[in-house]
Amino acid sequence: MELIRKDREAVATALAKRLDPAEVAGALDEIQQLDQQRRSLISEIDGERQRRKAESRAYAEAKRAGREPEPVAPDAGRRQLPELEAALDEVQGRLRNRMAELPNLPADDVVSGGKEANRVVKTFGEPPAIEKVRDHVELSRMLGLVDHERGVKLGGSGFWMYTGMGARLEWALLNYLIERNVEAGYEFLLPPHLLLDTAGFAAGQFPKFYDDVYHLDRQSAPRGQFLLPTSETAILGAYQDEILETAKLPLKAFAYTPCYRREAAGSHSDERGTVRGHQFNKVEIFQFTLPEQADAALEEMVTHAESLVEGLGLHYQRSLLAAGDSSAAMRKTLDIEVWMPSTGKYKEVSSVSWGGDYQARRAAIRYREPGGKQTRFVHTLNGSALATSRLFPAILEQFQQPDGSVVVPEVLRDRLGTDLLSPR
RNA sequence: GGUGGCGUGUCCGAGUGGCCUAAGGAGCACGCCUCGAAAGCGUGUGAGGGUUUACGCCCUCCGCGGGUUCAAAUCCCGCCGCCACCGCCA
Repeated sequence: MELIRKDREAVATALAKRLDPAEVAGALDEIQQLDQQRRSLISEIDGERQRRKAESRAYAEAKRAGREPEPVAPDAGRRQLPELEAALDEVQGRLRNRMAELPNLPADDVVSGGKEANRVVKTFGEPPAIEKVRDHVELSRMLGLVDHERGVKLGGSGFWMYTGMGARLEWALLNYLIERNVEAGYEFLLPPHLLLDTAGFAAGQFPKFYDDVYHLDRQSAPRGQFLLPTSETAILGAYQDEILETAKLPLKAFAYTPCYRREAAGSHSDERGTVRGHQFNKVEIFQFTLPEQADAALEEMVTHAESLVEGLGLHYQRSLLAAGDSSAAMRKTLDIEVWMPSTGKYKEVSSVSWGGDYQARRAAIRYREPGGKQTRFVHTLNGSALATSRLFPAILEQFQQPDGSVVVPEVLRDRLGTDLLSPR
């Protein structure tokens, strides 16, 4: 808000990377007008309250002195107070809603435009040479790793069940990721999977993505709870309304949870198998930092996430997302995309973002200015490290052999007890 | 889920309608004292918001939300949380 008051131009320009300029101007006008109203109402209310307190005190003193106090007559100003307060509530509510609808400001080096404007900024490894490419769905079937039929039988379309060595591969991947994140200095959290709506709002996922997550009905959850779409929501929500100790920043945490999403069930050829579903496993890293630490933290997180992919020996690329293709809550997003031989495309296994103070404002997560007593909002950064439902098919496809067997990445061999998955 | 007790500042803890503009203590910070430290003494010590060039002034917050009253930490109602016991349960 202060930013809009002080430098409306900059806000408008940055937002125009995401929204239509006319729309931005309209929204900002309305916000500034509401802000004006809010402040004048507050002044009025404060003045009235002050008067009222003085009257009460005079009454008390008179009584103490033994005099019969003059009754305080309800006058016009006094009667107005409840009305003013109601008006203020109304204005503040509207202001909050308008503000909540604004997306975050894209960073300076983020360009406008959609997916087509994304830029590949780094590549690791080479696409493996494979003579006759089998896709991961076929490989999974041959190796008995994923049972889609029974998954659907259990959960409906959009669900699968890992079986046998597939379950062990998935679990081995998760353990590999967990260990590496711990080594990188992140604290391991296992949060609830069911969160209150307030947590969804703080993360900036509500109100916009309200319909993309699973909500419990009011009968069983009167307070409003939903299944988390990513553990980012939980990590952020965990620190809601807190003032973090400045000395402990950057605060690094990670969590493993399944992610539950009501994705439009696309049966595109490049989203088959475990690539897109209503439930998938993801390990999420998160940092709360001082504003000046955020740049370095973003780079550290991307590099760390990449090292996880490299550790598995997978070929990938890093992309800087354009404003239109990145989440509205984020200022800058870098994707790590892994090579899928069957489609000849790269598929996101990690999305690392800098949120600025957008989420921290909503969640009221602050730190104390060193030396000063002023509190300021922290910056938040989050990133997948990593999504196993995407790694899994990439491993199968990139490491497949002519006979349909799959070479197990070295770091997983001990965990799986084998260096080769063979057709049964 | 049931019954009972409890929820006050960074922490402990007093406060049952009006000098509560929240006692007292601990912790922390700064200062004095000291060769240095401890002890002692003094001062300060939360959040959000409004207003102001600034010093400052003002408003709100005693788990949360309503109500009663000229006046609420204090009385009433609802909710949430914690503790204990009971029930149920991996």
